[in-house]
Amino acid sequence: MATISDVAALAGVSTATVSRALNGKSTVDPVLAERVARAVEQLGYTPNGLARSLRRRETAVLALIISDVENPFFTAIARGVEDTAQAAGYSVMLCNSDENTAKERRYVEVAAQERLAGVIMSPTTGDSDVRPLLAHRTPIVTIDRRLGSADCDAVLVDSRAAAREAVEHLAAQGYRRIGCIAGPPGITTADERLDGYRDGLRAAGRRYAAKLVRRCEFREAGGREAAAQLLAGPDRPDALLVSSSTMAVGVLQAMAELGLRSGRDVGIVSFDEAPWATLISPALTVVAQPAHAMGQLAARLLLARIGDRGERPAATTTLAARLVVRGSSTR
Amino acid sequence: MATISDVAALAGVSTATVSRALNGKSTVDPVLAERVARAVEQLGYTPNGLARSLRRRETAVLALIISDVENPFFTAIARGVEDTAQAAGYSVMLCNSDENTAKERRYVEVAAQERLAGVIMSPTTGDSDVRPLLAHRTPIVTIDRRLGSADCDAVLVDSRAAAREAVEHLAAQGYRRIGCIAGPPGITTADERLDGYRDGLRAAGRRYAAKLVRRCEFREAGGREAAAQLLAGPDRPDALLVSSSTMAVGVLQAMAELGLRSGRDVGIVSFDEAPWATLISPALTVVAQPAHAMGQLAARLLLARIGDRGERPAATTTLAARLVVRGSSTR
DNA sequence: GGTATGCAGGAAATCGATTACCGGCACGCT
DNA sequence: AGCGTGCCGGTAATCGATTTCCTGCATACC
Repeated sequence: MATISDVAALAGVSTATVSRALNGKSTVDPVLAERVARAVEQLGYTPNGLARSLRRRETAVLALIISDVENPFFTAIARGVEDTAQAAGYSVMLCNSDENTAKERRYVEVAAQERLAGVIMSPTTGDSDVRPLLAHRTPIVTIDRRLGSADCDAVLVDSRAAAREAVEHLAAQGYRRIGCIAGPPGITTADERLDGYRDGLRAAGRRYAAKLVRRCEFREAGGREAAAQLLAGPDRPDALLVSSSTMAVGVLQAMAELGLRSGRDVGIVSFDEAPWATLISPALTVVAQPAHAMGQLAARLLLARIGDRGERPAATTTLAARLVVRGSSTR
Repeated sequence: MATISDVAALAGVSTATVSRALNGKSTVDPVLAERVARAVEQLGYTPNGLARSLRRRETAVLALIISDVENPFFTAIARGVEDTAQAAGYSVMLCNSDENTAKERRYVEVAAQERLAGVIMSPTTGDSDVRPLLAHRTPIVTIDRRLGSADCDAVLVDSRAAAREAVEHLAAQGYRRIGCIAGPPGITTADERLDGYRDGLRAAGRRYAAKLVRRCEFREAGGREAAAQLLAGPDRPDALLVSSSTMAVGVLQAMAELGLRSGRDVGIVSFDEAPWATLISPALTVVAQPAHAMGQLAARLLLARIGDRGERPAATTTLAARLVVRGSSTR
């Protein structure tokens, strides 16, 4: 492979001049610049990004650490991040932590080692270990979930209020035994949605009953099992608040197997908008989160931090979710 | 940040010894190794991956260039790639080309500049420009689509045969005017599925009619518009082969608006399995592609190429798709 | 004409690791 | 005892760029 020295030799100038010509930092005699350009062309020279980053002590790559690349909510975030990062000349390394603390930890280490410019993450637990990043003063923005172990910018959704609103809606529709399928303990959104669920019950004058609640992974299989258990029992819930669209798929499958129809038999509200929400019958009522906007915002915040190296205090931005009422939550 | 020299100084040894101790390449006196370990611990030292990669002339990062992170087919691929890459100690840089030649080109350049270990891509066009990668002898594996402009490993699905089978199935079910919603010209899978559609018509003794075919982007909006056009006309198709699940969402929306029921009014077969396929009524007949396995295989092939630097000739692996018949294609 | 000023471009240091090479020491063999 | 062998670890070269520092030349001003 051609190096900058090869280019310099062919153009009959020093490497310093080649570098200056290519980066346009300082003025270079047009004649020399032209010779350099020709040499670059002729050799098919591509600058070595590693050498550049090493010297400059900076890279143009961000990491995005999420827990499930197959979850549309996270891919919408990824899309938002990628869009704004790309527009600013940054690339994105997408890391799938799989809700696994060890994998997450490994990615945090990689991000630190590769001296990535910044990290956007939705932490697996509130106290995920990000010390390697802190040691390098790598900016971090958390998205969707909080991080208790470090003080950094966060882009969140007011899950608690949204869950409460959803439950109040179900109660207003006349559902009496409202259950909840929540995510695993320790994940901040899972806990907050459960809190919101209780808020909603209280506001509607209903009593909280542990047997109407199940906690499981944010996955189809988890939702399916949880719903099967809840709906098979003798005094089954007549409505469910489901914490993600991936779970909702499982819940709806379980209902189909039991011959239960959403809306009429069991009112359903699920977090996350989904493309298929209006294709099923009745259509699915959802708590729509602004995932794409969250990704864009997180990326903008991160880029700002990368830019100003400054000591602005960490800020938390909380966006509102929107309850979209459809047939699955009305009788 | 602590560097290897700091560690060396604190441990009272040379940087060479620190490097050897950390990489275990050659034997180091256990006493010194212990001192090094302690110094590393004390300083919170993280090796600089850039410096290492520069010197070793290799990185442990792969690029995955796909056209739509929000398309479940591609995320399933991404998942497969990530799983096997991660198991082999590699990280994955996910690049969203958005079916945009310029963005794709930019990512190819970044991959070349950053000296990534290898690239897995589903090219936007058959003649996407990958010269920067070839110049560095960076291994490439294409996935889902072929690349005409370079000779490299490919992991494909026999789209043509699958499309043919789908059309024959529709014909066997008694559908008479079978239409097709195909992807944009130039994308190899789009063209192949259209070819397979014609094969199927021929095998079933039907005549090909251009007015039963629409080509559009692999997106919801494209499918919706195409379906609206096809189904609004006077002699509308009574069945459709749809080239992706993202398009299918749009198609089904258009049908709902027109008051058409799938199966009874219009037989539908769509490419790509989807979690919601069985939630709608009637359930959606699909051509299931082994996306996750494709990703795993592509990653394995790429890692093998990275390993043996050798000149094995490029190989194309073609996997079969599976027609999963459900209610949307039976009367 | 002499000195100050500015600017372009080259030589060499630098980023932070890995590794080729070499010196020194211990051990074994004759 | 003398010499060869092997191992351990230090010195310094190296990866390929950027950037500092400095030299030399041209222009300007007194």
